[in-house]
Amino acid sequence: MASTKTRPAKQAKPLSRIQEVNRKAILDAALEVFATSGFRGATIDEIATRCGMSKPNLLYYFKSKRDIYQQVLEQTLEDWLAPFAAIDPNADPVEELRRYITAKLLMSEKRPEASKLFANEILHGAPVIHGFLETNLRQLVHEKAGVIRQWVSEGKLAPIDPYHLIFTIWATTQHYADFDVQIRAVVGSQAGKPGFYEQAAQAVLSIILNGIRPR
Amino acid sequence: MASTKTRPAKQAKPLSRIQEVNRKAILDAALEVFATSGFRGATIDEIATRCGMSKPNLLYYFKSKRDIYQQVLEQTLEDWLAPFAAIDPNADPVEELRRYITAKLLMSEKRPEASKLFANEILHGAPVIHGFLETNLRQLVHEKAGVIRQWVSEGKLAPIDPYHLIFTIWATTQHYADFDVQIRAVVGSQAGKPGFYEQAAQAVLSIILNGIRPR
DNA sequence: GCGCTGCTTGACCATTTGGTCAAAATGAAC
DNA sequence: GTTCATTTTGACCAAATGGTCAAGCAGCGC
Repeated sequence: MASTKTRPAKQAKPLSRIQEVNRKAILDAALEVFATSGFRGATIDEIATRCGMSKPNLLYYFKSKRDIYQQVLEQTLEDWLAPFAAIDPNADPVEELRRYITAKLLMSEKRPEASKLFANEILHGAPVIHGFLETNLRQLVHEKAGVIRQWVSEGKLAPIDPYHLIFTIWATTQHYADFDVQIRAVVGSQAGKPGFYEQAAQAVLSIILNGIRPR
Repeated sequence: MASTKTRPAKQAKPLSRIQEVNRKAILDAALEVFATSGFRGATIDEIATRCGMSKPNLLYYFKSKRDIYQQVLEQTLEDWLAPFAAIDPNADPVEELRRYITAKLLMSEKRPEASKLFANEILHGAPVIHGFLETNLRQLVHEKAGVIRQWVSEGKLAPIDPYHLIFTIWATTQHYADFDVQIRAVVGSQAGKPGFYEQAAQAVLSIILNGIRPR
């Protein structure tokens, strides 16, 4: 994970109470704004308004717009990848993937901003987290691909390329957050109703799990 | 499809040869720029430079940045949905969906800008094509969902919610265009190699088709 | 060449917006 | 209440950028 604590060449003071509160308020507001407007579309003013502060005050806590953006990304990244990192090689493959897909769909429902934030970042070439993708994420995916490959070789899954399976899961689950506007436009009011995500989960699980069950 | 021809209250002149050439050059350049930078991130200057024109000249052909954007979207939309619209109710379901998925993956490989353009538009709330989504696209999806539902009721596909199947196909195939940077970062140099998309197609087809085959 | 229409652009304007700064307000320690 | 560090902000700056306009240029019919 990118280092939030070890700031180079700057003894980080203990972070006063008010600093902690304000920084968090800013980052929360920034997540919303960056997710809906993208980096270029977002303005410091809007983030400031959103958390009841003045623009110069934001820049008292963060040295630039980019700095805010980067910290929001880094802060969210860990949560976002947690369920993926938690995939357990020793669990039952189909059940474990069911758990993972369900968890991701739940995150798409509950925290679509996080998904949109990353989607936007990557869509525009991942200028900020490119390094992370090439190192940490790459390593993590490599590891989990090994787990899946192992499952396949043990006959617990149908023969499938592990990387593309992972991409397929990411794509389908995040789609419900990133493209929610389109989904809502297409299916209408049902998209907001309580059972909609359960229905989505059922369908996605049905397709993917039956698609990779050993046969 | 949004009307490009029937401009209200303005007799469209025949469009001189040079106009036709220049408009096309602008729209081509604009597609690239909007796809990589998004609407807010794109600048008229960059589009102008990209097609060797001056900024005021662009605004001679299009009345505003927004106008260019809208026309690029509308122009690309038709091509983008063509393979979906072409889904044939009378063909063999599995083969027809194989064809459709393959076609979409090919488009993601050959014209990722188009995919990114839409992804960006929708991610930001579809301000321009929202109306289209709610009418034309909705109608089209409704129609094709009927086809799939029919296939299911005939026992030619496993019981599956047609809407979520469509979303799953869209998500997985477009993912390879929209998130290509991430994919490249994760799998490394292989992503560029010739066989990569064939490999992706094989995996995606394997998962989805086996996931919906009648059982 | 003349004149006309359509194409092109340098110079310019107004707005937005990231970022600075000095001064004011606040709060904590004593 | 005095003092000092921390926090807050109004006013301001500079750069970027969408858009305008009047003047120039090019092609073409005559």
